[in-house]
Amino acid sequence: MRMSEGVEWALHCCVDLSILEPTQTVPVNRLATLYDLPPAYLNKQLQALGRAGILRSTPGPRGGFRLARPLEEITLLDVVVAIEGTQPAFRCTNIIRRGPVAESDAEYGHLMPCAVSQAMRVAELAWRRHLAARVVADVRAVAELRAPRRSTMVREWLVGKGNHRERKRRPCGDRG
Amino acid sequence: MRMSEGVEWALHCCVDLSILEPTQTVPVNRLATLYDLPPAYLNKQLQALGRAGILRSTPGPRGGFRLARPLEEITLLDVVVAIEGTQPAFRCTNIIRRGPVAESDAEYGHLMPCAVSQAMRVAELAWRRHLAARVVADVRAVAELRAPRRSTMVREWLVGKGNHRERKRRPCGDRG
DNA sequence: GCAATAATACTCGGATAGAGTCTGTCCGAGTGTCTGGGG
DNA sequence: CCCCAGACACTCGGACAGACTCTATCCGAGTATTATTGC
Repeated sequence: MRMSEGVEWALHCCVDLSILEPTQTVPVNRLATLYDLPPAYLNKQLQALGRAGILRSTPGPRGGFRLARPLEEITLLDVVVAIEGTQPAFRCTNIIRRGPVAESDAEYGHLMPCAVSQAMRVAELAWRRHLAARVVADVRAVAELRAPRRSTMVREWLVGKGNHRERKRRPCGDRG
Repeated sequence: MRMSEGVEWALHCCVDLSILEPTQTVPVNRLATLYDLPPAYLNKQLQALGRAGILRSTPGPRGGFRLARPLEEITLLDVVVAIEGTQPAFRCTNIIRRGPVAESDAEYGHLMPCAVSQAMRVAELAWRRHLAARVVADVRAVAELRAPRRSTMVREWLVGKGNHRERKRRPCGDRG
């Protein structure tokens, strides 16, 4: 059982986007460079976050991704569900309903899960409950306690490296 | 993220083996028939349980699998770990240590997990804690409350259908 | 009738293919920006 | 100088291959049973 790598990527990206102004967008290429990730694949993950209403994207030049709502309103579960989907890890295939001593529907209804399924689901629910109780802002707070200077460095790197075009903007006095 | 189907199979098989006498063995073929499962693949799963010390196997005729210890001493986590392995679902790939603003080792040591990894691991630990708090005997208790007659039916089916050979044993009076 | 022996059939156990999902990549649709020309 | 039109470059978005894990299967090693043979 392995969680998609995209969850880690998505969480870090959300934290970094929260450092900037709420209206500022960052193209996926910049985020990919920040973490040395394959840009197209990271784009795929951020698309999923967009579909889930966590990020909002704008096409065209000066476009990119930005948070759709404050970091305090994004739970870890929101991100996990956006990347992994809603299906639970443990999926009962109802083997108890098969074979020579199959549980008949008369004993109890179709929709009632078996004891095994119920126990596994309770444990998984505890996991999801923990994920839902933590917002990404908490993660950012811990991260800033760890490395206070990182926020500034990331912000400056994200906005500083030519987010507004410098292509044709020659240095002052170079205009001839 | 998807948990192996073998976990469901293994849990049901443990419950069923606990119905019989502790010394009685059941071949995998019988258990596979009981749930209409591929026998060789179920065998693979039960092998994993054997390696984990949950089941004990005996080869040869009259052989098969039996519980290695009472059902009260087998936690759900034991079974999950036996099938799925010990690695966590969320695996930090340390992307924060990469790229232009990578966290330097000087900030904090190599072994210290990042805030994202820590948060995810705490949630997963809660899940494992719940799994470790429930033993398979609890699951069996719930199952028997649900379908009280099933235990008897399963026991009779497991031991009754020629567990001792009837191949050459003709009916009484047929010998002459 | 009894014991020893060889054959037998049954069991697990690990090594070997196939399917599905996760990972990674590519190109196209859409949009804001920049350049050039005209009024 | 200001306005407009066209071309451009940049962005996301979904469609397309490759890698890895899960699923499923097969055959071999080992053992208790069973039939046979000799005493």
